[in-house]
Amino acid sequence: MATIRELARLCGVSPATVSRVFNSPEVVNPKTRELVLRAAERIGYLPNESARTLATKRSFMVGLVWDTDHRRPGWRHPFFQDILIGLKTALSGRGYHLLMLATNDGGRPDAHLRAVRRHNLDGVVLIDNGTWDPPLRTLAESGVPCVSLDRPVEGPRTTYVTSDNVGGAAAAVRHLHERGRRTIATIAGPERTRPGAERLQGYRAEMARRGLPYRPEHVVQGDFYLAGGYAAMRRLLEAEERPDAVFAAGDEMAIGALHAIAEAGLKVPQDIAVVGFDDIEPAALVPPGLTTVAQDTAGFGTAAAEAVVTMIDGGDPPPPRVLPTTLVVRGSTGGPLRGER
Amino acid sequence: MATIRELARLCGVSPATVSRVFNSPEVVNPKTRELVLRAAERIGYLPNESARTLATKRSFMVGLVWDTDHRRPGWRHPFFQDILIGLKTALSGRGYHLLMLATNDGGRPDAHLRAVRRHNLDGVVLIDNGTWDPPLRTLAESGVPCVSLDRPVEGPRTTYVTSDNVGGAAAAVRHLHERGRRTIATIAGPERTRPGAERLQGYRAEMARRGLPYRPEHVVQGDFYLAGGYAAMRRLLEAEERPDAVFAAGDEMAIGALHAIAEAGLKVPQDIAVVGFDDIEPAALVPPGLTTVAQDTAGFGTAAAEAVVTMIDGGDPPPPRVLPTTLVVRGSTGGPLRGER
DNA sequence: CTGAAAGCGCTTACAG
DNA sequence: CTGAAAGCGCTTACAG
Repeated sequence: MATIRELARLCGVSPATVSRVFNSPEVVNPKTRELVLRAAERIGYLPNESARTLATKRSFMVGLVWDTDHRRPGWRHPFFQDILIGLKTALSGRGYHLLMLATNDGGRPDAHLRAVRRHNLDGVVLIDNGTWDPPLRTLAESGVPCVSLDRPVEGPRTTYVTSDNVGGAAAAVRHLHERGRRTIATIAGPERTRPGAERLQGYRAEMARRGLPYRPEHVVQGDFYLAGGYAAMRRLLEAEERPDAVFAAGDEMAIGALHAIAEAGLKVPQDIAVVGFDDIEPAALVPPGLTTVAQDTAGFGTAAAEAVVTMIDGGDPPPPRVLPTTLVVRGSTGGPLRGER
Repeated sequence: MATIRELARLCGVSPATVSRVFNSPEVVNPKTRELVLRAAERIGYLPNESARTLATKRSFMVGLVWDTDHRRPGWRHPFFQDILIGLKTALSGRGYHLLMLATNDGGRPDAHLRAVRRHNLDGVVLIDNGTWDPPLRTLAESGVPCVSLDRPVEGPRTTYVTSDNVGGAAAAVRHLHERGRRTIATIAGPERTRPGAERLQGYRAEMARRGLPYRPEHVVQGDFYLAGGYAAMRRLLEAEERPDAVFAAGDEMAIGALHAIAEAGLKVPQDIAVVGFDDIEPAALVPPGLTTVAQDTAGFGTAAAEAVVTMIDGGDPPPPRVLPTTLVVRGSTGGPLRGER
């Protein structure tokens, strides 16, 4: 591994000049610059990032805090993989790498912050893990640039990106209503989760807007999982007035509902139309195809990268970013009409 | 941010001693050690990893090469997320962080290796992306500890971990045969992919072992995706002798087959039993539940971490690790019998 | 068991 | 436009 000193000697210049060739090329004589660049290529010179970080206090690395601890080993964000692709791509386009933070610093309340400091991380992206424990809070309040996904954060240099849950839920209700459904029930997510609360809010708002009556017996709580959706649907089927449509605040719950409906000998969409939320992979694979509200998964990563880099570059925290959702119409509401997606 | 020098002065010892407290504690006087540790905690001293890496040439970081380039933005390993969890957990248990490598170093053939050198990465994990391009080859041949997932590698300090595809496919055939099926077709994956070839091999071996005739018309090529499975199943349904069972080398293909079967007015499992491979999320969600061969997803990550750390520690490359698979019986083959999983 | 010293490979005012 | 020098914060033979 050649060093800057060897490269400098080879070119008959000082290490300082070589350094400038890589860091502020515009300041060095074009001829010298070319000379150095060519020699660097020839001997395979590569700047040592540790030395650079030590000297500059910048690592060009962004930390990713994605909590999968012992208590919740199976926890998964519905489209973690897409977010990660978007994040990685956008970040590397801006010259940053992504460091996955291990979260086992003895369970200390400042675990994440310690990792950030040790490695001189320039910023951090947090993927919502449903809780908001001290390590996250400590990090957010530390002044390290910090962008959170799917949940608000408070701190001097923080912001977040989320989906338009309210609008997405409203679009689901609108779609059902436009397809002629009049008794639209909902299987809600847990109210303490932000998406759960917001999607319920969107449902209620749109129902009201369209003059559809709000019936408490048509609002059932689920847990975002299959079994919860199934159980909730069974309760809906026992309601005094059977709904002719259901908006489930998550695809797994929607698929659970599909099972309950089939079990009751009813047909989707003829007897009951169903709309989910998230557009997870199974949505397209489950018969008759689940109409659902898709989030802009890659956009999450890109938006997060943009926001964190803005703050790293000294900019003010950008306002929270709310990404638009898209209704994907499939068989569970009768399939796309001409011209529809 | 306190430095080792300040901490040393505070304790009335030399920086060398403080360094030893953190790096070879057994060599320093217990009293001094305690003193330093306590003071470190009090002033919040954190060793600077860049400085440490610069001095030692070890970063305690492992690179993750997971290619999602422009040509294949949507490419996904079936259980990327599980692998990542296992990898991260196992690695951080051993004191390593995971650096996601950006792969845009101008498309150079040594792109990955350059990143490894710049960052002094101690080792690398490669997730198979279906191709084996120069950047991967260059890396594997460089002498950097390197473990690959789901595909063999050649290089001085390399090894790989994979699933028992042959055994898993054989188990699928055995299961179908034991459930009374006699005409067992297969929807194979592309032969050029390793899992594709191995699963086909397992199918043929087990068919032969059980004295079941090999019929070319019952071996149809798929592409691991839904549409391919659907098309393949349609061809199987037109075969002279209609199969009473199908082993699909991937779950998406199996689900595609389910659709084709339903469309033909046939019942699963009554008319045709179906087994898939991978146990992706939809397998459990698609009616009537897809029997499938599950891989040890978390084990992948753990095994990879073990292997790479072994090599980092100077050990010889461990032999390739072949992880056992598990048959998960669901409705598409009649569901579990008593005592079965 | 401990310290002084040199070194890891870069960057960046400062001076010219 | 360029160089000499100091400094970033650690580690590690070497000597005691």
